[in-house]
Amino acid sequence: MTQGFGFSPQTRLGSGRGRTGILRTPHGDIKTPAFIAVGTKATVKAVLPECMAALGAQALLANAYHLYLQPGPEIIDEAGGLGRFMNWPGPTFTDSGGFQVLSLGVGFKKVLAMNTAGLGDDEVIATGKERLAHVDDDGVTFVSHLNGSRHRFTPEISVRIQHQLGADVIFAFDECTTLMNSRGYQERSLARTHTWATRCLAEHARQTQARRPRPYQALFAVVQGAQYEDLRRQAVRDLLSLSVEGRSFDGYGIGGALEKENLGAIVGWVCDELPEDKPRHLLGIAEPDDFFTAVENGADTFDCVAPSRVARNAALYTPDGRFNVNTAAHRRAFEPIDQECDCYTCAHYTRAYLHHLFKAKEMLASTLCTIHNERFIVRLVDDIRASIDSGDFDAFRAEFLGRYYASTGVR
RNA sequence: GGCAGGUUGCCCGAGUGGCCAAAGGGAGCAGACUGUAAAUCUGCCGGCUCAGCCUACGUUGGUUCGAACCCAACACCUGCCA
Repeated sequence: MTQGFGFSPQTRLGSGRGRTGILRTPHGDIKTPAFIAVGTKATVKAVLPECMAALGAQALLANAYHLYLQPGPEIIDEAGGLGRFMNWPGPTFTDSGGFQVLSLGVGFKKVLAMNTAGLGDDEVIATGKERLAHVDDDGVTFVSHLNGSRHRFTPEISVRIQHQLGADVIFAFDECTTLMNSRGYQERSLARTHTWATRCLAEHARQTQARRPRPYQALFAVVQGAQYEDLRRQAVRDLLSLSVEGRSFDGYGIGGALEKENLGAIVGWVCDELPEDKPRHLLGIAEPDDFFTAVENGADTFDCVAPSRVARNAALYTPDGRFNVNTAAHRRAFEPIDQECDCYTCAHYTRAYLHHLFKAKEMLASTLCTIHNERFIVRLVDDIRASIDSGDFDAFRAEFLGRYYASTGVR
């Protein structure tokens, strides 16, 4: 363990890779498996940090690219770090901006999951005309989506920014590819991501040294390799072989192109190769069935924009599936979103009211619905953790998923 | 009372002889969203026995092979002048 950071596996799930654990950070412990709520620009959109704490969120994840553009990392540094700046006393994570290489680049408004059969060994299939990001071996050039100004991210710059932001867990700068990329491109990209990981580790060591005695920030590498088992496994081995001044990565992120059907296999390959005592964060995943699959295969933490984004668009989770409250069926539904839910919204408001708020375009709709969805997802992962401890994981999964996917949504 | 302009589908609003069941918005209805360029995006949106037909652009009548579009009268509405 390093200066307030560490991971201790607790209960093992059967004889497989899954487990519960405790992730220690300078700003508090995280019981895993855990859902890390996303607050890209240093705020979970529409919700107060106090509410996030009240609904059980253990940690928040923000984004280096977005905060670099606005307000700028030096301001957050001066403010005393991300947590202080946004009034979140608990653990924080920042993503490196690697995902933006994709989302602002070739992946903009594109479906990440696509059939790659028949594709040649060329670079990219997507024809993103007005890409805002261009990758080369040294880094990425961005055009700001805010004002069109040009910026450059390299592994060193991303790590430096993330040190200024001061999150407890930071991620190595990686290239997030899509399933539209050919195998050849995936290989070249992986080599690049690996080189970048090396540079991130070195810069991390420099920053950690230079910024003493600040609280230790943990650096997680990101495992890429798309849907290819050999690439995924090799990626992990390569990352495990890296060390700078005797230090290696504090944890590992699993990212990139994932088809839902491959999720379990991919997480499994990666976790197979990883040591037990390092935490594994699965990036950007939050559908109920995905949690079970990923946890079973060894993932410890998750982050995802889905609960909040979807809530702002009127989609709500219930034990009986997801539905949209803005549909006419809820105009007179004077009942909570979910009778069984213990969230603030369900305790005080009806579907009819939320329906009205959406129709009236009132921003409280976003707030109340985000509270519910975040609570639902946080609790689901909490329940999964509890089921591992009690030995009821399989039963809980069968019960939960059976009910969740039984109906098509509206009940 | 005079002069001028206007009346289009639930609402606003383009269209000025055939390519018009009629652009665009909005509303309505439904759907999507997985490391947030997302309070965003997509589809539907007159009716029917639906590759066709019917009903529709203030009302009535006319011109024309053919009219939301041209002409006449009428009815409302809006500006300006008295």
